[in-house]
Amino acid sequence: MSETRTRFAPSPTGFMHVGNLRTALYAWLLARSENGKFILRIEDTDQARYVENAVDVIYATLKKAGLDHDEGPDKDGGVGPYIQSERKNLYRQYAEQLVVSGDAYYCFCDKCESDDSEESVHDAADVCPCCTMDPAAAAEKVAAGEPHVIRQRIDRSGTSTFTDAVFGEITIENKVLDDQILLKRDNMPTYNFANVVDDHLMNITHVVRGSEYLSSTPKYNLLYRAFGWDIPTYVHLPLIMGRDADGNVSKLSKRHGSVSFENLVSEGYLPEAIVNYIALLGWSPKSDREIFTLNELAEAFRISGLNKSPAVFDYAKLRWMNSEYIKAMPFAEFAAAAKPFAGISGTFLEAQWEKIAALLHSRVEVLSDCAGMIGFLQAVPEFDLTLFVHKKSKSDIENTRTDLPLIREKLANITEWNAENISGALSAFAAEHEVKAGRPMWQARIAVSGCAVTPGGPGEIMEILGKDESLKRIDAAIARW
RNA sequence: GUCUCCAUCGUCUAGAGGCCUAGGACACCGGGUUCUCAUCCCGGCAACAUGGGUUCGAAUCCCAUUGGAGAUGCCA
Repeated sequence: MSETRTRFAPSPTGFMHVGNLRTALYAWLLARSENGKFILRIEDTDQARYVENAVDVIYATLKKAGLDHDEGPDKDGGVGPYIQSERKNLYRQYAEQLVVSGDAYYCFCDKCESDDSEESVHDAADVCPCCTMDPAAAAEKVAAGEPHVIRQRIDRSGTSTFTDAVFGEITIENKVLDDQILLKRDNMPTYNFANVVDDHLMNITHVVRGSEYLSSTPKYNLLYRAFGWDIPTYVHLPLIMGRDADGNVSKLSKRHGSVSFENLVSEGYLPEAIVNYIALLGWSPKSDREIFTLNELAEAFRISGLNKSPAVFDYAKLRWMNSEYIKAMPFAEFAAAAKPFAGISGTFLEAQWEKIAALLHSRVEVLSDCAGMIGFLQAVPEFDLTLFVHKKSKSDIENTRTDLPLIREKLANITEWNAENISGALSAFAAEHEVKAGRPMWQARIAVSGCAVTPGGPGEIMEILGKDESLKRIDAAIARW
């Protein structure tokens, strides 16, 4: 029984799509759940899409997500290099081996000849004319330096069947297969070819990838067979979808919202919450449990829990899960994580951050909510006097006009300015005037905040604002009558 | 167009012939607690796409239809 080896093979495009991250996660979980190895391989065969520092983004993302790899460009396991562009010569060598065996051929056609309709592609007549070229003549052209690609020669008769660990047995007719390009004009391999070669050379036992590769899998198998290699276990994953404006769904992409790990994190989603959420998109622990640490996921992970149908990415549920993680954070940790999102650095509020954070902790779902919730602390927004009207606490514009100066008086007499005493003063006012405590509470809170909804009540808010500022705000409100 | 795959509440899902008057979670709607809001607690709404089979019995098996998605790149 050989050791389970899975790999994550991202392209360095500069950002990590959550669908991609989920693929990495499942590959990692599979390896960890079976005490195997998780390998990182960089697929940079498309030179046109090369992005500076993109590999760093990959490292950073995996690290933040907690997906540690056992082998990779920075961790040699003996089957490297782990960056495809550094393996360039290897692919040529293997491709030429297939040319010799007759399983591939040189093609000298111009790039992109059939740009017309989509229908001719699988026509039997659509085979490349180069496939019948005399091998010796073709080799001569290659030797002469003529631009060319190497194509896989596919026998279009019969059917191909393979088994996927998630989708089961799949059979297709070979006539729908095309002579795909293995080696590009620039001497780089295509994804389709490099994958087969590398997965074999790196002893990958389980190929975990999105189901968009399901229909090209037979072509990979033909390649494995031509080389005489064992076919790995395929684990195709259901796609992650986004909701389109027209109500339909399609592969999750930028138009659906933030889809990269970095964006989500910068918006205030916690890496742990993102990982937890995407783990449940297409996989189920078969129980009612939803909150898992990474290690708990690895423990619970089974291929049999993988789903076949596409899953729609639901930002609302991610939000909820993020809020669960935030609430579960130790307070000090939350305060530290939320501070950059509060927008108070350099203001008088910075010194009050601990108190502010305490109010925010149970109310923030995504860290970026912070700034909006406490904006009123910096400056009272323009507000209409009708805000003083509140049925439940029996507050209205008229009684506020008479109450506010008296409330101010009461507050001004407080010697030790803290939430408890402020609330106490307001309650005392209510008792003296035989009204519900809610009335002065509402009146005072609106006067100092200008907001119908605030995190925390008048006592907490005024404590943070300080006595001077609080009284100043009440004076400003009084002046409006 | 062709090929492949998929199909349980709006969303993520449990369910692998009787345990299902279909369970959980998010969202939504009520109620309670609370100095507004949030937290917390309680409750509610809401689904087996359709039609045929198979079977004593089907959400679960088979077929068809419909719907959706993916593939069909010298992208990955």
